[in-house]
Amino acid sequence: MTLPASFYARSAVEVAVDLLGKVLVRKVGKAVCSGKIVETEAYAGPHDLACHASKGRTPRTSVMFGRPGFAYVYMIYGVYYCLNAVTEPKGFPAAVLIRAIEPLDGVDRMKRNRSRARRDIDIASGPGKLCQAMSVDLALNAASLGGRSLWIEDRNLGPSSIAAGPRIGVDYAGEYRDKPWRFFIAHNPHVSRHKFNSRGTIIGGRTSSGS
DNA sequence: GTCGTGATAGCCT
DNA sequence: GGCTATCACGACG
Repeated sequence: MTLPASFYARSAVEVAVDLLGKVLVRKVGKAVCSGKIVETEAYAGPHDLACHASKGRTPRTSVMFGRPGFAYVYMIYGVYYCLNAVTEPKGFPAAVLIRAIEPLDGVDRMKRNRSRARRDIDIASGPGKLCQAMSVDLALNAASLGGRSLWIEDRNLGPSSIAAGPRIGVDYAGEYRDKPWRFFIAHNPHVSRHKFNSRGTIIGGRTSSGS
């Protein structure tokens, strides 16, 4: 049910693709919120100039250098949080940014956490929105993705086709700027509403029985 | 619908 | 001191 650590002990690009369709679950007290992962980005390692770890190991990025299957949470623009899954074996810093989910359980609660969200597709269609909806903050940095308050389940949620495109907001990353390492479920309305959405190309599909 | 901009704080040079 | 893996809002039309 819950994805094992071995699932994450692979390249960030592989994990980013395979996380699409999986279910992110967050438990606060007795309340459970969940959603199908519909958009991810891979940050491939120290050579990837868009990856935070490319600037070396710092207190902030140290989680990425640790074991796979743990959460790397950081604050962005002084306002929002972003949730990542650490990938690759221990010692190789890489991660997958979880950018958007399609809400499944606890929709009312997530909507309350996102008072500005008028429609369901505004609840978690972006990395900052997702963390607001699911009450993810720095307290979850370095937490296991197979833990009691946060985990990712392998569920069969039907067939989908997968698209890839350039990552968002990494214009500074030189030759890595245009790497097509943003992945999303094609035509899913819960993908972040971004002008780059049109720049995706279908790279494959997945059946309901898994990858 | 699209476009431009301000908020805001921790990180790194 | 400059930058940032974002979001919401107001000004358009």
